[in-house]
Amino acid sequence: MSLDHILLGLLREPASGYDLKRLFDERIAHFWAAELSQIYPTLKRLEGRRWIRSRSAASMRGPRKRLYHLTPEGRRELVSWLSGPPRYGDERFSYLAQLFFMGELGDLNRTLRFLRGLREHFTAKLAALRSLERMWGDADPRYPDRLPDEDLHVHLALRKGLLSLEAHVSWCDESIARVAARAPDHGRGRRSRVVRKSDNRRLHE
Amino acid sequence: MSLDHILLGLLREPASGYDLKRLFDERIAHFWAAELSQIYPTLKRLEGRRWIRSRSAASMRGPRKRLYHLTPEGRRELVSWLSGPPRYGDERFSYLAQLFFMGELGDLNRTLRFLRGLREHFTAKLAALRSLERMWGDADPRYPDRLPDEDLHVHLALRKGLLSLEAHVSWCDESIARVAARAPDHGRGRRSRVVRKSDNRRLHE
DNA sequence: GCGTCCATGTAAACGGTTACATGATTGC
DNA sequence: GCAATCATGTAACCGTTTACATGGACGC
Repeated sequence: MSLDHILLGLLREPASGYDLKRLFDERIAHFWAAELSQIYPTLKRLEGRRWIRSRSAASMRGPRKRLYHLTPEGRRELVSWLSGPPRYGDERFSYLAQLFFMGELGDLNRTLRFLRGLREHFTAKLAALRSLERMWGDADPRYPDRLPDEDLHVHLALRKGLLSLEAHVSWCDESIARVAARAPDHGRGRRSRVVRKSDNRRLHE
Repeated sequence: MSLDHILLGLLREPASGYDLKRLFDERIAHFWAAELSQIYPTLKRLEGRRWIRSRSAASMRGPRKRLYHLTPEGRRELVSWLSGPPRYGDERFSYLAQLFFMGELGDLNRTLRFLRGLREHFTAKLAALRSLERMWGDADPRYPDRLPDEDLHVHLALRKGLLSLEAHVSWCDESIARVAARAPDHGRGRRSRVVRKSDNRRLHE
């Protein structure tokens, strides 16, 4: 149950459910996501286990909030999770499943559009991550080589996101080139279309 | 619902639930996984929707099996899924969450062991994918440049797995080097030993 | 006064995992 | 005869998503 432990990790500094959601979106989005509707009940469960405790507190803006903070038991639980072996969940990529079967359509131009869509998506995520890195770098003159050990770990996790996304984009480029070389109109514009014999091979009806 | 559509895609050739499980493990494992206990009820549901139909058939080895095959409606559904936009599910990586908070432990040697564990895991998966690629290449003299368009798509999906895993391993190497440079014993065994840079550079197993 | 953000939740459904159960056939 | 593999399922649970619901505080 990673969400539990991520919340414990984040709660080294007291925070409300709403705060935690913001932390997820700002700092953690590249390897985990959580909705408020999941965060709130989870916090209650963690409090039931005595891993966190809460108190009411004023907000700077808006109504009062419920501030959660870690207990010693919670800290012990966090450490035990961190000390354990790496947890791999099996990765599922719907878009690869689509690509895998896309030969069915018998339309390379469609594949090309699909791949360009992927590339756009990945470059956008990459840009977001890079700007996150830049913000961090600007705020801390020690970034990245002289960061304290603790922040080094955060940096490594971020690097994983960057390298992964760069690889995603490279793969898109490689794939687009490969498909474009075969596509009748080299994947450009909708004009200059040559009739191929493979036109018969389509599956739809 | 990707599993539904993956099953439709695989059922271009008639197959039983058990057959489909083997296909998942053999050809699809790098972007999707499914258990038999999920496959069987899903097949029933798909049959309820008239996207597939089944008949009983003899097996080469073992008891009789229930062979499923695609209906025209199922084929239409498959095509509509393939024609739609790429489906991104948000990716979650527990091991990155662990790394992110691992500064808590204040023990770089532990981080180092963790990263080496990751590297081992990824190289093993990479080796498996490479052997899958090799098997494919050996079986088809057209591989990879003169593959028919349909198989090209399968190849592209496989390439994504390869490039991704290579990036994962590179990231591990980079991270290990960075942490080892700070760790009290250079991250080598119990005796302190100097790290040569050539130690990191092997990616190929 | 109205919209936006702050803040906290509940309920139903969904997709997937784990554990359990059963039995046929084949090869040794 | 026994183990391994082939084959098909059910039940309980878990983590997550989607939709719904409510209301306070602040800025314009």
